[in-house]
Amino acid sequence: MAARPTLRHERPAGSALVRDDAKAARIAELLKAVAHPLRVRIVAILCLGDQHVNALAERLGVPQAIVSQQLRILRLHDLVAATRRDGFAYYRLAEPQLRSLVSCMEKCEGR
Amino acid sequence: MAARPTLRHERPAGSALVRDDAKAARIAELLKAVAHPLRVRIVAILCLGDQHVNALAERLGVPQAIVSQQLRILRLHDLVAATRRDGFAYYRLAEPQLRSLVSCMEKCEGR
DNA sequence: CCGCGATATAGCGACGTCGCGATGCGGCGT
DNA sequence: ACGCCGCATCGCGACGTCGCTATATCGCGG
Repeated sequence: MAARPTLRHERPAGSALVRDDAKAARIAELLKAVAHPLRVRIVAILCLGDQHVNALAERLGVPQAIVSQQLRILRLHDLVAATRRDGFAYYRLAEPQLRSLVSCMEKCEGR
Repeated sequence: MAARPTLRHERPAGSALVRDDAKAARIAELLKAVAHPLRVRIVAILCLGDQHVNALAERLGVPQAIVSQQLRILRLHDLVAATRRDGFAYYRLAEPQLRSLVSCMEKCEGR
């Protein structure tokens, strides 16, 4: 039963989110954690591969402390995780759902 | 052509969000506007069809004032719009991208 | 042992959203 | 004319995040 390849129609089926308020809460938390311009970009970058803090800060053009703070928020929600190596803190995505979300956002075209 | 069924691979292609901070900001705003358990559910419901305030309040099991306030927030971000008819205020989705977001969230399985 | 690069955190004031209760307001039926 | 219904808004205190600066931590080479 696995693979029904996502029928074009895709009955909204509707109500997973409607009835299950627990799921809605989880989703909302996920969204809230990413809902910040910097965090969106950070997640998008990490989507392409691990990076250490300074690299992120430089690439984003913002001071290191800011990046670190946003990373903390992402960390608190278990969306990213850090690994120390060579004196650098390499961050990586820890929540697979983020990838689908990002790819959804990438497409979602900006008018 | 329509249907390239979303190749499993789906190169994130990457950098639309990474370089374009304006787009990141727009996305972030969109996410922030929905990032609340109640608003997630409201949007999910409206995705299935228009509804008036009381119907939403009852279906969600929360007082009307709360629903109205959340609707106001969604309205301020132009995510929903209201139409008065028969003395009721029927709300509908005003931002097409919400549909993709919702269907993304619906699938996005809850662990 | 000391300094330095790489990160993390504390403190600040400002702001927006949260839930809630109460109140404002417009339209319709009697 | 009046009151009720459907909806919106206000005011409250509480809380979290915002950007920013300054400081704390940690590991390593000299």
